[in-house]
Amino acid sequence: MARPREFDDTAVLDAAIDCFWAEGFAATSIRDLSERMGISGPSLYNAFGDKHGLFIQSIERYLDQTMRERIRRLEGAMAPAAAVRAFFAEVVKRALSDPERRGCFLLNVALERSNDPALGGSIAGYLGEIEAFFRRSIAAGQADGSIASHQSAADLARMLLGVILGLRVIARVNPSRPLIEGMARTALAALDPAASARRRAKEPVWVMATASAVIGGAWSRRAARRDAGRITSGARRRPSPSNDG
Amino acid sequence: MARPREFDDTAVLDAAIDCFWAEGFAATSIRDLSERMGISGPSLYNAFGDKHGLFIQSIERYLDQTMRERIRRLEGAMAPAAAVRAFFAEVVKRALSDPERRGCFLLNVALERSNDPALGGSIAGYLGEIEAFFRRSIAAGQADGSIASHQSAADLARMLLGVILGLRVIARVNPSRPLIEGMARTALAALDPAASARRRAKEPVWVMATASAVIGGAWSRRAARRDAGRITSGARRRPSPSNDG
DNA sequence: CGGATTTTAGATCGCGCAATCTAAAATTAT
DNA sequence: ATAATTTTAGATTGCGCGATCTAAAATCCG
Repeated sequence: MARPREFDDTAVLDAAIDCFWAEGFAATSIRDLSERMGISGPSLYNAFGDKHGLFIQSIERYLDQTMRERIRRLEGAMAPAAAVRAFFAEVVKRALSDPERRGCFLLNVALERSNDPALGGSIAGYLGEIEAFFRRSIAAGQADGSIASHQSAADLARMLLGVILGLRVIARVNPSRPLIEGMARTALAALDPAASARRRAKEPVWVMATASAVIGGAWSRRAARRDAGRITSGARRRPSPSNDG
Repeated sequence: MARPREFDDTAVLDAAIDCFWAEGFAATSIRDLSERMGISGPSLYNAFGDKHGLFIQSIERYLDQTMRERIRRLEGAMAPAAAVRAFFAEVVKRALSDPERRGCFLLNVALERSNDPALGGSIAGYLGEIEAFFRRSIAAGQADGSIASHQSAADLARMLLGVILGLRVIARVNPSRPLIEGMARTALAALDPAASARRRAKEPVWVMATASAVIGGAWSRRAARRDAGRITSGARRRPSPSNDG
């Protein structure tokens, strides 16, 4: 060793994550990174190789600090069904409190860099970690009766993975609470063990507290008739989309 | 009028869609567009204003030719429940036959350009058109009994919108047939009116033919025990994601 | 101290980009 | 014909980019 670093590696990595998260890989310039990270261009190259190397290391850090951290924390402390619902509740909360519309970093990376040879198939693996968490938890919940067994744990996990990702996509362009919460609530209803998916009162209180944001109220018969009326009258008109608020 | 155009506007627009679809807006250069469209740079600027104007017109054409066309075609010719299932079947088929991994153009645009002032909130509106198609169809299906009424048409539509989008995200990085079909099948199971979601034999034959790709086989009790075993043994180990093939 | 090694930062390089200039070619209207 | 108008394309412009060069500053080892 000779002259020591004047910056903390993980601190500047967090700054790089901020840049890549907000702007994407291509739209983030070395000058952007240099300014936000508080180090000069050559220091950046000396420490991380090049822009792409910095990007890869940013992704790795994000995964460990955010996605895997969440899975570890919830899976280690909660019953299986509660862990899955809490995971959804956290993602819904994040999606609805994102004024800068940055979305999910992993999702942004997945779409912008799906053909990045350095990422290869590893993005699929990262999403697979979420799916695997769902599958483990659902299988355990089915074993103890807290999750319905009408469908396989594998299929339920696949469906929940789809909803989680779709949820973050939509929240990026339309962060409407009824839309996002309705989406999550309806997907999670597939886990309900009771034949009637509408009564969930027998669950532990702390589940309600943690996941209450995504559970919401019961659907009424009045609403059913209103929805049906929308189409039976004025059949097949030009779509006038509802943006859910 | 004086000298006439030497090219067909819609034909070159289709070529532009190809470019933007494959590479995104930022990564597509005027030279790329000029070459693929078969016209020179100044002709492009003369006809479409600038790169961004061409992009906007490409999106409009894509929506009319692809997304809205599909909704019109299915909603006009099928029973409500069948239209929704056929919509999923078509999207699944597209997602699984995409060797270049281009994904869904609208979805790519939504994520890359979510803050584009010219697109404004209109992307939310485009996704809302899909949601509205789902909602209309589901409400009609609930009215005639072909779709379950346990959850509101609005919520079911929201959930299906999430799955459709999540499906295309995952297919982009992991186009695995079991994964994508399992995801779609499980989401669509929420529409099943019967208490037992596993028997669907009473549906019209043509529904099975159109949507068979996403329906698949019934889940077995053997698989249930296998899935449960995965977690009850070796509890809480480091995620070893399954990429579903 | 003094030689070796690493980090730092200003300046700079070549490149590809979106967009435009200039002017020739093709058409309609008179 | 000829004037007016639009489309066409080669050449070019200014800019921001990723990356590097040069050399000074800071530390460790003997």
